[in-house]
Amino acid sequence: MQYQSYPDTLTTEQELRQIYLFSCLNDQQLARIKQSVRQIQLEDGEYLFKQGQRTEHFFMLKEGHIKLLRLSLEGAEKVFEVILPGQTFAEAIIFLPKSIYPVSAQSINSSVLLSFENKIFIDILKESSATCFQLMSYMSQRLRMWINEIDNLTLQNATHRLVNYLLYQVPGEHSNVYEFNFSIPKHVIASRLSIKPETFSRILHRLNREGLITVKGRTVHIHNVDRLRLQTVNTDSIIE
Amino acid sequence: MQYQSYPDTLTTEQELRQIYLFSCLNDQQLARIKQSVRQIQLEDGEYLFKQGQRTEHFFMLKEGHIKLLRLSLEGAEKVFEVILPGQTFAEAIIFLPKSIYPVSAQSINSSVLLSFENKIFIDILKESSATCFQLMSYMSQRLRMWINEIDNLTLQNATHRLVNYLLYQVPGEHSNVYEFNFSIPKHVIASRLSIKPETFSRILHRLNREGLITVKGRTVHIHNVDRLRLQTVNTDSIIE
DNA sequence: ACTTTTGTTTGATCTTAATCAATGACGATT
DNA sequence: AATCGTCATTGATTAAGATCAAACAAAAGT
Repeated sequence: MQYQSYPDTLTTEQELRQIYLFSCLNDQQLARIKQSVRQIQLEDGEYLFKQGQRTEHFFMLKEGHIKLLRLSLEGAEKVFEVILPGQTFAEAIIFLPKSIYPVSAQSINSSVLLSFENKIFIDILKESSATCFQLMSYMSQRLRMWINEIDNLTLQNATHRLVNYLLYQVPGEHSNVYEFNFSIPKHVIASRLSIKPETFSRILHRLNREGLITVKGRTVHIHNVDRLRLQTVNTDSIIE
Repeated sequence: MQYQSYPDTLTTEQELRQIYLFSCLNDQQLARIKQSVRQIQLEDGEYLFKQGQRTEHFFMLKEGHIKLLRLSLEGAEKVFEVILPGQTFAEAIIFLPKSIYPVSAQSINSSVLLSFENKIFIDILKESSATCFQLMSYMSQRLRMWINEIDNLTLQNATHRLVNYLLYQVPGEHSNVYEFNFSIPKHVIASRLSIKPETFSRILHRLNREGLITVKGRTVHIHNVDRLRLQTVNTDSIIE
């Protein structure tokens, strides 16, 4: 893990301002954040933190990918989430005094992050009701996300989860063909979806055979987004 | 669903003060809450709200049990959580404007609840940084809870989940024998643990055969808590 | 270019828990 | 006490996905 002091340029301010959680801060508050910022470089496979460690920082990913995971006693790995560039993470679990990270964070490829001190951010939260509300609404969304996640795991089967994942990659406007690349290895996506790599591969194969998609390496070509959508359920917003 | 106006007695204030989220409010703020409180009576099986409905209230359960659930398209029911007396619920999802309940809430047995208006509580949150922090720390805990839930679903098997549930019923100090009653039907617990009733029954039977527990009706007798603990993993606080 | 490592696919087999079906137990109602 | 409905248990069978094993492909190191 390579720490770098953070260059004091105009771009700095702009970069911090773009972060959702900091968008309501005044100049003085932002200056305090800025002063505690450190930039971190991670190699492929390197850990940022491990489950059970004290939480003293939260992070914003600038480049690369971070997977949040847990290991079972038998050594099985479950990926809970894959962080993409632009996202902040580990900021929602800082409220229990002496709290610990509930998951480990490991770099996929090499990554660049900014790290922020919890203590300083909490002090600012005490002054900024607007920022409290931003954080609360963010936490709200995440609570909802986990509920959908459990829905997927318990009421949906492996194919549904995988199709859901594929559809999640498609921007809203497309309804016909769409092509994208997996930005991370397939076995990581598989673990994220709680599917074994072998099963993951077989499901893709079957969707191919059914004429819904074509997969070549990391490239996925969806022949008809709407038809693929028929394979799943919109898990949110069901009345009755 | 039977609405009742809320009696204006001294007990009222005390009852509201005991609610964790209201413990930091001043008299004037509590009075505003009090004015919007309604008491609700639910029959066995009656719904308090359904998934997809607009969230305008949150609740505190006084008596009975409430299950939070989702239905799959095929009609399968998944219980996400069982609310016990004293708990507040549906308060963490009110921050998205025009937000909707992510689950349905149905009464087990008959229940008595207090309902509070989101709008009024949000106004108070804007004034009370302390209450914001209470809510945020509450949401933090719940986020962690869902992560543990997914750990249980993906890294643990049905027996582990059931043993975890049994151990969760045991207050900390006991390490030898302990006896308790299931307060809700077994099939609800089964769904809560994502296990079919048949499998649930078979696992209890097996634990019995292994000399770990004795089950008679709703009564569970654990012969040796520590020995039962060996069957599982403490999912939280694992470093390395 | 060749070797090694890592990741992916394919086939055969196994395991866990679900499903299907029937019976039994219990509580509530009459 | 008899009946009904709900809930729980038990047995037989099935199915989804995991595991094991091997081949294959692609990337990385030498």
